[in-house]
Amino acid sequence: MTAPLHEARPAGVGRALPDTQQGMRRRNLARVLHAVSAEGSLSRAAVASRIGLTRAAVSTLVDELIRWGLLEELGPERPGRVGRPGSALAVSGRGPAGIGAEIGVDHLAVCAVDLRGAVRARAVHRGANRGRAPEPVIAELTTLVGQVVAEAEREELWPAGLAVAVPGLVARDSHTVVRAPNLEWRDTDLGALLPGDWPLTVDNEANFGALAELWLGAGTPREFLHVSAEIGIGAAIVVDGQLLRGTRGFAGELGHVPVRPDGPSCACGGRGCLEQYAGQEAVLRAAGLQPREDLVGLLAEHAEKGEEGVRAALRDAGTALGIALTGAVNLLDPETVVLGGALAGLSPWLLPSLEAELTGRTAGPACPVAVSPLGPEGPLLGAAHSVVRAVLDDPASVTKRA
Amino acid sequence: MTAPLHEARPAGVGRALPDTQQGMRRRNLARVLHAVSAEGSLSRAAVASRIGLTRAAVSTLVDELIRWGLLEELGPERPGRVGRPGSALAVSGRGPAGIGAEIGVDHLAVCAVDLRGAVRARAVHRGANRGRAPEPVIAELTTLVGQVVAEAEREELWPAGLAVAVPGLVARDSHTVVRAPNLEWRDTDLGALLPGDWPLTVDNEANFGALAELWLGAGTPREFLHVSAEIGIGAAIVVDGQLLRGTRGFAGELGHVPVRPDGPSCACGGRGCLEQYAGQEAVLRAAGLQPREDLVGLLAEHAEKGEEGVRAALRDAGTALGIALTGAVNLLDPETVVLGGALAGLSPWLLPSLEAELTGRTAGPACPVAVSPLGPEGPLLGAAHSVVRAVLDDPASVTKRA
DNA sequence: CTAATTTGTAAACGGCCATGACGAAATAGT
DNA sequence: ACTATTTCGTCATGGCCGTTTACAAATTAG
Repeated sequence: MTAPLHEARPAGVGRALPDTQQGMRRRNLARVLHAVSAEGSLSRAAVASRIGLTRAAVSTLVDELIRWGLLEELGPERPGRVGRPGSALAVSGRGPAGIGAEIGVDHLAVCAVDLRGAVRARAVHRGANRGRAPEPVIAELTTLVGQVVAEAEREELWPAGLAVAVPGLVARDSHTVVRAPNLEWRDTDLGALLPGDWPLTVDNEANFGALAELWLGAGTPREFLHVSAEIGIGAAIVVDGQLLRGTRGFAGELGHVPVRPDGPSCACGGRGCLEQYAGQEAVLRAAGLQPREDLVGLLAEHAEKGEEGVRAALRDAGTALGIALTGAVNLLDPETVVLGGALAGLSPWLLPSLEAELTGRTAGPACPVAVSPLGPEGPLLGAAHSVVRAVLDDPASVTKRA
Repeated sequence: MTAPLHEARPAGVGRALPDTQQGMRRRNLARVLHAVSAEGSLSRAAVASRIGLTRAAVSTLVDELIRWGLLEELGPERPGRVGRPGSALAVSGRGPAGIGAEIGVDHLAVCAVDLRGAVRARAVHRGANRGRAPEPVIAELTTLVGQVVAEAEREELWPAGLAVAVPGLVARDSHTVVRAPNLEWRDTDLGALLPGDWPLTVDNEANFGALAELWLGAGTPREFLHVSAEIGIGAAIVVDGQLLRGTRGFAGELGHVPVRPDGPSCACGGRGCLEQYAGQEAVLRAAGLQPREDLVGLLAEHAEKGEEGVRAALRDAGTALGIALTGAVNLLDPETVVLGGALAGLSPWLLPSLEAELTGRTAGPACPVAVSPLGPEGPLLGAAHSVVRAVLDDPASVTKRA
C-alpha cells in the first residue's frame, strides 16, 4: 500500500523555507546536525547512509558546519571492522548555547545549555514573587541572565537565544503574559522589559515542561499527555513530537474537564470540573490544612506521616484525575501519560487510585502512567533546550545574525 | 521573535522524500498543482508569485504537469488589468480519478471523483449486509467498482487508486478490518479480496467523513472535532489539517468518555460512558421504540411528530454529548465541533441541549457547533477525495506506475 | 605482504532554479 | 491612432548543489 501523503500545509523546516536550492542546502545541514546530535558521535560515511545523501555531499555539509562552530572533528574512530576507520564527528561543546529562564512564584532561575544538551551554567534566586510588579522581577531576572551568559562565555559559548518559562497564559507567538494568577500579572509584555538582541521566546512553564519530557525523558514516546498542576491543572498534549496548542492556544485545559456533571460549580462557569476535586485549593480543603508557600511539600509531609485525612484527600484527587484522564486517553490514544510538576512529588499517594480508575474504565490494555524524572527542573530545561532545538533545526540561522 | 522550528520528524512530502534535487522538483510540482487546484484557475505568473518561485521555473513545472495530463491550458484570461493577460491553467478534468467505495450496513456505494473534485460517476447497491460473509459482499462491491470505473473511463478518466470506507475498526496502515460489529466481520483482509493493481486504502468511515469535512466543508477550519455516530460514537480529531489517529489508531473514542462516573456500566469496562446516554441503543430504549433498519429515520419521524418521550430521549442524549464535548473542547481547543453522520440528521433535537451544556460550562466564548452539510455522503466522498489528494500531494506518483 | 574493504576527497556531470532579456498582448495617456 | 507602460510567457545563461566516478589512505583478513 502506498503511504498516504495527505497534507496541505506541512510544518517545520520541511516547507517553511522556499523550496529552492538554498532551502534544500539549509535543510540538509539540519539533517546532518540532527543525525550527529542524535547519535552523539558519527563519521561522515555513517551520516551519509543515515540521511540518504552521498558521502561527498555530506563532506561539504560537514565542512560548513565545522566552519560555523557547530560540529567538531574528534579524530579517527577506533576501528572495529575492516576498512579505513572514519573520523568521528560530534556536536560542538563550544558553539551556541540556549539560555533558559524560569519565573516561578518563589524563585527565579536561569541556565545555559550547549548544543550537546549539557547544562553549562546556572543561577538561581530564591524569593517570593507573588504580587510583585513585573519590572523589578524582570530586572532581577536580567541580572541572573547576565551572570549565566558571562559564565557561559567564559566557557567559549555564545547565547543563541533566550526562552522564558512563566507560570501563566502566554499569547500565541508573542512575548505577552496574558494572565499569571500566582504572580498577579496581567498583559505583561516581557519583550519590552527584557534586554537583549537575541531571539526571545516566552511560553507557559507547563508547555516547556512537556517539551523537556519529549526531548530529555527516558525512552520518550512521540505521543503523550503531560499532566502538571501549577496554576490549575493543565495537560500538555504532544502529538507526533509536537505540542498541540489549539486554535486559540488554550488546549490542554484538563482542569475544566467535567468529572461529575452535577458537582460543585466552578469559576469557569461549569460544574464538577476536575479542579474542584484535584486542584490545590480543593485538596487542601479536603485535607483540612492551611495553605502556605510550598504546598506540595506541605501535603507530602503530612501524607508521609500517615495522616489519613490527607491521604484520603489525595486518593480522591487521584480518582478524579483518573476519571478525567480516562476521557483524555479515550480521545487521544497517547502512548503514555506523564505526571509532572507538583503531581510528580505527590505521585505516591495519587497514583494508586488514579491508575485504578484508568484501568478499570478501559477495555484493552490501559494507558501506562509514568512520573516525570525531571521533576521541577522540567520547565527550565525545556526552555533552554527549545533554543538549542531551534539551532539544530536550522543551523544556518546562526550565520544569519550579526 | 523567530518562529520556532521545533520538529524532529516532519511529516508528508516535505521530508518523506530525500532532500535532493529530484525531491525538490517533485515537491515543487505538488506546490504548483496545489495552487491551481486551490484557486480553480490561475495563470503561470499567479502561481509563481503564490508559491515563491520564478515564472520561468513555474513554466517548466507546468509543462510537465500538462504533459502528464494533470493540468490543462484554458486559454487567455479575460484581461481586467494592464499588461498581457495570462493563460489560465486549470486542473484537468480528464486525468486521474479517485475511486471511493463505502461498505454500509444496508448499502454499498462507489463513486469516481476527478482531480477538480467533481463526482463523475457513481453506483449504489441497496441491500442489508449485516451478518453476510465478506466474500460475496466484496464481490458485489467489485462489480460496482467495475461499473464506476467503466463509466469514468468513458469520460477519459483513469483510476488512480481505490479507497474503501468501512463501518469498523481498521488496523493502521493496512487493509484489514479488525472489527466491524454491525457487519459482524472480524479480521477481514480486504486487500486479498479486492482485485486491482491500484493503490488501495481502507479506513474507518468516520475518518473519511471527517476528511471530507476538512476538504469539502464550507469555510472549513484546519482544526476541528468531527463527531459521528455510526457504530458507537466516534470523534475524528483534525489538528492542523491532519487526522489525529493516536498511537494505536484508537484516538477519537468519544463514546467511552465518562459522563457520569457512577453511571451504568458499559461493555468497555467503565461506567457512565457517553454511549450509555447517547448511543443508539440507549436512545432507543429511552425513547421506548423498537429498533429497525433505519434508526435515524425512525427517531426523526417520531421526534417530528412531537412525541415527547422521543424528544426527551434526544434532549438527554444532547446533554450527555454536551458534557463529553465540554471535556474534549477543553482539551483540544478546536475551532469548531461538527456533527456528522447520524447526528447530523438528528441535530434539530440534539443541538439545543448540547449547546446549552457546552456554553454553560465554558468561561469564554463557547466553541461553535456546526452540522455537517455533507450528511451521509461524507465517508464516500472522503474516500474518493483521499485518492485525489494523494495525487495532488505527489503528482509525480502518477508517472511512477506502469 | 597482498587482497579486500571502507573512508574521505576531488573532479566532472547533470539537474534545477534564478537572473536577465526579449517578444507578445493588453491598458493608459496623448 | 499611436506610443509608453505594464504584465505575461519563454529562452539563454549562470550558479548552486547533490551525484557519479575515481583515487589515495587506512584498516582487517588471509
